[in-house]
Amino acid sequence: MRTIKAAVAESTAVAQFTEQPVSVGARHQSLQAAVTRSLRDAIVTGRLQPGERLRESQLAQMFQVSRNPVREALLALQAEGLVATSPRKGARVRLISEEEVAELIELRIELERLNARKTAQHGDDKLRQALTSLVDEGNEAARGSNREHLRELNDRFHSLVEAAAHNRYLSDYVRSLREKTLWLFASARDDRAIETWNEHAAIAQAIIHGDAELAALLSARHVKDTGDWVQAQLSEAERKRAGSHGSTPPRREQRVHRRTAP
Amino acid sequence: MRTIKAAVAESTAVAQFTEQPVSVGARHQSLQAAVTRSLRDAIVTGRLQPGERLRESQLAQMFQVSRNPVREALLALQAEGLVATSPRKGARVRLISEEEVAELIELRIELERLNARKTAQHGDDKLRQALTSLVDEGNEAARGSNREHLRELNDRFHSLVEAAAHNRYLSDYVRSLREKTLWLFASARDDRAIETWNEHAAIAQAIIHGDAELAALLSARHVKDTGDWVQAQLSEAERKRAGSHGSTPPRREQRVHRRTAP
DNA sequence: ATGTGAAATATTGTATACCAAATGGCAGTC
DNA sequence: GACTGCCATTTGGTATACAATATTTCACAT
Repeated sequence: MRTIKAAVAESTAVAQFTEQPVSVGARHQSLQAAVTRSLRDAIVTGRLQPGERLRESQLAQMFQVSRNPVREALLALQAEGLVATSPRKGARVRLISEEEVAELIELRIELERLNARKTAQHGDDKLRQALTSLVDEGNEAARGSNREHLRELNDRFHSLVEAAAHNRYLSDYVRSLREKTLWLFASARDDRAIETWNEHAAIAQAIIHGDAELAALLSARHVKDTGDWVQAQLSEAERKRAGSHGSTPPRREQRVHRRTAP
Repeated sequence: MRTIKAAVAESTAVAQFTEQPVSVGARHQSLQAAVTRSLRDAIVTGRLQPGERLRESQLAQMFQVSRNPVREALLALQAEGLVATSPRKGARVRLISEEEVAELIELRIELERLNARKTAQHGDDKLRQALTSLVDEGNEAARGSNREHLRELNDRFHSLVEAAAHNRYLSDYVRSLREKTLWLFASARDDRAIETWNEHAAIAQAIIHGDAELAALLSARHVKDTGDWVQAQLSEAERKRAGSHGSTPPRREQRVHRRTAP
């Protein structure tokens, strides 16, 4: 594995020739930021399992940095809700209960509804044009069942729509919730790429036509369907885990310290 | 000023006698947390002005701790959106534009609307009872024009309603946005305590009666009115600042480094 | 075998010292 | 006044140390 430091150095060097003239300090990506990104990626893609312990010195060694950037990265991820820490016990990848997943999706439905409505209302020609070409490209990819490409287009659709609501708080929250939904899929998120695309295309059409209420309705329904699917997957995984006794490794190395209990 | 360390030690000692039997490590409040709280308080109450620079070593000396906890506190506050940092330039108290205030309030309207609706739908007897006694106490305080007490009751009202929606993401976001709105008031937030109380009491009544739509409507309107008032205050402050040339100290010591500009 | 408790070990939270890179001013020069 | 070179400050990061806790081990009793 290439070290974080090498990656930072390289990105800095590349930036030197591609970016606008900004101060060189601003170009430099801090190790903390690099570690944060690396860890976040490992968590949302499932390489780090929920409940897994995150030891500072172990991570420091893994990334070839000192403990400070790691501590700071863990703090940042805690603020994002991806890791949970308890005092003197350290950090773990956050464990989300099914109940919490339901709450997450419930709110995401409402925020995507708002976001779609606002986007359709505020939409300008530039957005409509971008969406139109995105839809064309996506339909093409859908005909070819090009899932990889579709996944990328799905992401681009979300980025476009999020930014177009012209409300940075709403955008931030929607993105944050969406990321957490993706996290729940972990690896298996290509499966629904085509269905997802079709729903996205319908929403895009509604936005292009300025039909705010339809865009809102379709968005909410889209998230609801996605959410139902995610919850079904989770339940199934849970059932499987419960079914095969013994062979399953413990998902979280949770051991209650006897002395602390009353 | 009492040191942070003394405060931490005391809170730990007090907790020893008031809390449930948990491990002693969990009782210990980290210096990082203490510094974070202290800084957050200084920012939202306006003791630290927007745009003000936050030097690590200066803060470390002020709180009598090393730079590490301070760095981590600044990072945490950055995640909360209270401070802004640029690489190699350090942290400043975040400066919120009027445009951003409008976006903040716009989203807060929608989330408070959602929250009130959900709370009215999910409300159980315990909540109704708590709200009823809160309303009685508040009306009493309002008759006596006890602003100090009313402010506390207003805060309690929000806490009650936020928690009752049974959606931790919604609760978190609503609380976060509300805190930022309070921040904009800074010191002068007792002024509207009585009007605020009356609006809260009406919302409480709607929740008690299970009238979700009325609760939602009143909540949205309440935030809208509060927001209009905040924005008016800000505009006025802006006008005043613009009017009195020379005498006003620079609100942000922002100096563009000539060499970085094209 | 199984549980218990004390000792051994590991980890976190914090401090300190130190360094390189970058920024922010300032004095001198054109 | 605008540029230039220089220097003090500040940040981001490393390394090391250490006390307070947590976790694991392991001998021992049941």
